[in-house]
Amino acid sequence: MDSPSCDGHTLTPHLGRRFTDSDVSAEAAQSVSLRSSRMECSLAAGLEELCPVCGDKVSGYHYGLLTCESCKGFFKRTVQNNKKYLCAESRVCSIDVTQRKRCPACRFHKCLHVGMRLEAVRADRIRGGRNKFGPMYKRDRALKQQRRALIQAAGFRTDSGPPLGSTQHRALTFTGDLRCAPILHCTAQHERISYQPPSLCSLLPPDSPNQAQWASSSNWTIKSEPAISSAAVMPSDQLFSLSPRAPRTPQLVTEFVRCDPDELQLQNAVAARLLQEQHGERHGGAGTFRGMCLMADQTLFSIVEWARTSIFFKQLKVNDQMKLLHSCWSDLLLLDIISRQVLHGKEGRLLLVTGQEVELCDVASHAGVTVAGLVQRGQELVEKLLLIKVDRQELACIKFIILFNPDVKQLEEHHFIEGVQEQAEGALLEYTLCSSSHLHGRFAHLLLCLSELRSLSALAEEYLHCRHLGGEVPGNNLLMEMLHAKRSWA
DNA sequence: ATAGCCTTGATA
DNA sequence: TATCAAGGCTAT
Repeated sequence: MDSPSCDGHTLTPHLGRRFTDSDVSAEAAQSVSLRSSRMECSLAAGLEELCPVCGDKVSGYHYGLLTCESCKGFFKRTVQNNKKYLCAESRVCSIDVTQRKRCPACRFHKCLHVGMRLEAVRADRIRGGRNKFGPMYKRDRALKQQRRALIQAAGFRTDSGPPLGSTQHRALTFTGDLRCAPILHCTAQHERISYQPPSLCSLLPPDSPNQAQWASSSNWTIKSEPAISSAAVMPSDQLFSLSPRAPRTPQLVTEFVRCDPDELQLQNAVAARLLQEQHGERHGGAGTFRGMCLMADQTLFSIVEWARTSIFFKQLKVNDQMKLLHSCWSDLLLLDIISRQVLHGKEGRLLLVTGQEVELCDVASHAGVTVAGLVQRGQELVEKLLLIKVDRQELACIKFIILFNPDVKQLEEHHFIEGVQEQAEGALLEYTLCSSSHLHGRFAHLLLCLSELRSLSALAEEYLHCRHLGGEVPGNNLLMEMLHAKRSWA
């Protein structure tokens, strides 16, 4: 694997920047009266599942995963009859329970994207029996069961626990190990700033002798060998923070939040760096496509830096670190933008990583049909998250769930990575059950939003690749490395 | 064409 | 033998 641009770790010592996100596409915060029907659907408990395609009630495992009856039927009809659909819009239609009939093309695309399996539809149409996915379904059930047991073992009740929404806008606490280091490594030559973009490989530190050590400040133990269902196990007395300010917040959630960079410092760093990058260049302003690419590139640096200094990730070998980042960069990039709108954004405006604000109507009017569609769906996602009042704790968990993806191929430390993801999911589930007794199914709603986020980021990536083929994306940067890396081993 | 309900049959 | 994910049927 490995990026072809991996040429050593020479730039590693310089990388002390700490900030996060921004992006290429867009979305915005706009408080709109969302359909309340979905929120009202009485899910019996936080563990109830929603169809990852449309959000309807799940009826069982169908073609590889838990879906509703209608998407099961739709997928079957489409595959059996070899149907070809065409999207009348720009192939980025939003699919939910009320709109799923409107665009079969995008619905089928989403079916595939969330993981429905073509090969589970039988060519011979023979009924009954089981297929090869049986063991997979069983393992999935066992995992869900184990998470339930984990929560019960922690002795927590679903009908208790104060809401934590009040902490939503509290400033992040800085931690000592996030160094504030030189932002730029530019060499001025003949009035022009020449910046040598480091490759991802060089951003990540070389494997260090002590990397096998666990995070020094914590007691987390993720077993790297597969225990029962390879789940990571944490003693139940460590599950919740004892802090009086955040009662019954799982300690791991607190740890995840602590890894997040500070928004203000991030703004300053990215803005300063963009200024340097754009020096001497024309057509690089924030309003241009090229400007957006530069901003996305800078955000990627911050994401790499966040990952590099984060709990669990810093313990991985560089090869696995690179594989994980190559796999999920666009999800993290989009989540960064979405999070910014949800936590800090204003209605009708797009808040950039630099702190600048753009009118959403301006974005829509200047964009092509594809970008406008992406922006629209991004907005809808922001609205959904605002409606359920997602908070920083939950977003921090989601970042780790995205990063520690055990489905990435050829991971050396697969079991460890799987264990971390399970821990992160478990922590999020516990947190949602503790903090939102008023809203059943919050966890499932968050996972549904994650599914939508992944779907959107895949579309944005496709779009970016098209623009790249047209020679419109500035090259020789981290953004391009990511774009190529994923495609080279996908 | 959709989606809720029905029938089937290999596997645990 | 019970389970449950396949495919089938049919009112809308």
